[in-house]
Amino acid sequence: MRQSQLLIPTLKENPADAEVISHRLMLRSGLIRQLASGLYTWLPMGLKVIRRIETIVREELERSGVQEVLMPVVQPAELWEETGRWAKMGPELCRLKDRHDRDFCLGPTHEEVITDLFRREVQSYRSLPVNFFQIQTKFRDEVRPRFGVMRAREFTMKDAYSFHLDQACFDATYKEMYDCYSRILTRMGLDFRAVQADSGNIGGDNSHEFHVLAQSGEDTIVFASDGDYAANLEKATAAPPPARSESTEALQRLATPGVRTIEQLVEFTGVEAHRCLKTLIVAGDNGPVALVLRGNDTLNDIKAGKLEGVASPLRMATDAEVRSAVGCAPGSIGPVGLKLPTYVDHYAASVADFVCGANENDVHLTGANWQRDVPLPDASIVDIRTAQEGDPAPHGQGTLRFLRGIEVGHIFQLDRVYSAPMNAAVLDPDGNSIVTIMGCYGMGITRLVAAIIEQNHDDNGICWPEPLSPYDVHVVALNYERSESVQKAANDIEAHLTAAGYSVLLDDRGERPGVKFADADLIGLPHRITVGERGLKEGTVEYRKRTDSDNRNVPVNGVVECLRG
RNA sequence: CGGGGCGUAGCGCAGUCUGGUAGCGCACUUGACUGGGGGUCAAGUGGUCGCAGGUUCAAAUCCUGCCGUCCCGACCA
Repeated sequence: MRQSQLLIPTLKENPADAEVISHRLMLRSGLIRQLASGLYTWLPMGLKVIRRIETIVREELERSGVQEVLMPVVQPAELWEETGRWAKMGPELCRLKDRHDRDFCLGPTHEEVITDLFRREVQSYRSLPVNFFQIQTKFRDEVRPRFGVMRAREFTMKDAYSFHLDQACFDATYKEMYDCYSRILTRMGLDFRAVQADSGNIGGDNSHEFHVLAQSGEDTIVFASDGDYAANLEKATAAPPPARSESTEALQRLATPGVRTIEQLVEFTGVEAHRCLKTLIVAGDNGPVALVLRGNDTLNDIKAGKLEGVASPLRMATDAEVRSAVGCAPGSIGPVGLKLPTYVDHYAASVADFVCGANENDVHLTGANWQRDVPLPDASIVDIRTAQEGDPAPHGQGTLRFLRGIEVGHIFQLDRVYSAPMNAAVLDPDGNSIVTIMGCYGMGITRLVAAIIEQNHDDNGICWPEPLSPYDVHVVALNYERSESVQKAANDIEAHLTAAGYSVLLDDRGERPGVKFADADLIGLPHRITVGERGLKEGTVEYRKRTDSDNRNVPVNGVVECLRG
């Protein structure tokens, strides 16, 4: 392809609106242009990358026995009403009406549509298991689109859905998909981690996210220093704390005027934060609920939101609610004598002789102890703290370490959440109607483009991994327009490379060499062949890998061999 | 949705405080020179100053409202 004929609008300067490196480079190298917040046009080079990603994804999914379909973007409200999501989904579900005033939405996901397809077309256990995928546009009216295509409102997703008669069958497919995702990301040359994840409001223990490691990642992922434990921070848990030691202090009241925060309490009492317990009041299904944590811990609201009786999503009680429920202001609350349903974090439960609020303004208790001063039923001990770096890892696997990651894939068990209300059932061998178990497997195609760039760039631009590059080879012809020898040599090389199966971008523009080199680095094709009169006199051209810093002279007719070697 | 920025030529910005001819760099067009890491000179093209209303002899500039967009906190591929 002639570069002079391609729309590759490179930018010399960083666009003011782009913050993260991948977003900047995608704009600067002419991969995308923004249309509106969270909406992007993919230019020729960007689309090439998407196509190559899709090819890898397709090949591996088909290898895993998943069959491709394509469902509509626009979906009728009736299906969403069947599962209750028409009412449950907030404004992120973009709703619209057709000319007959019927309700539709832009699909943010396709569980309803695929389940509807399945129940209409599949009736026998003999057809199971079955797994469908599509690569298709999704629309989610995100609260805050950001970082370019990393979190866009309209984006391309590969989503797959499987149907099973029983759990064992599902487990096998889940494992297959886990391996499939690992193969896909490995083929792309990405440094990634599969981590245990929170499964959102779906439930079920089977849930893994696939994260591409990058500083700009929106998620914190936690892994064990000496083992294979890895989880999203939302889900991560530390090893249980050591058993509580014996109480040694007597319970005492302590006037603490003006002390509201743990920091102030530590300052005032001289007791370390991990022995000062904080009590948070959150909204519950039947009135407020108290949550007790160590002073040096922070609440994990995902974990807390799942507790029985606690409102989900989690909401902190207002000052007024706290006053009427506890009788004092936030800052002086404590578990002793508290007349509210109470959950105690397992680390807080392991503390003896602790300091806490006395449920009376400006008063705290010291030397407080579980069981002696306040009951601690086993059922109230839960894990609601956010794991900290350095915590002991579960199963004795060393300590917990943190990394940042970009979530590019998520696989999980849907169980019968959709199949039951929509009655996606088949007949088993005995003629019984069995509601199927479903699995769901997502991968963000357009987000992958950004993630790949986050991991493959340098100060000068993108460094495309070979399997994903928009073109394989960049032939940079210097003085192409005016030098017949350069023109002929460049054209010949392009022809030879093409015949050998390489895709070629030939820079035939009338730009000066400096401009061409700068653009070549920015665009970042993995291989660059520089054709100039200087070398041609010696019968050579120059080869340079994008990630190398030096050129290598190769004979004009030895370019294909050079790339193969 | 709460907090904070920003909207002036395709891109990056100055001008706004203190109202008075709409500017700079890059890009783009033409010509000349140049020709291996974003070159030089010359001449050009391109702007309802986000939108609407108001104040004023006069508004990019002051006032009001709205819109767009980005960043920081609750959702998700």
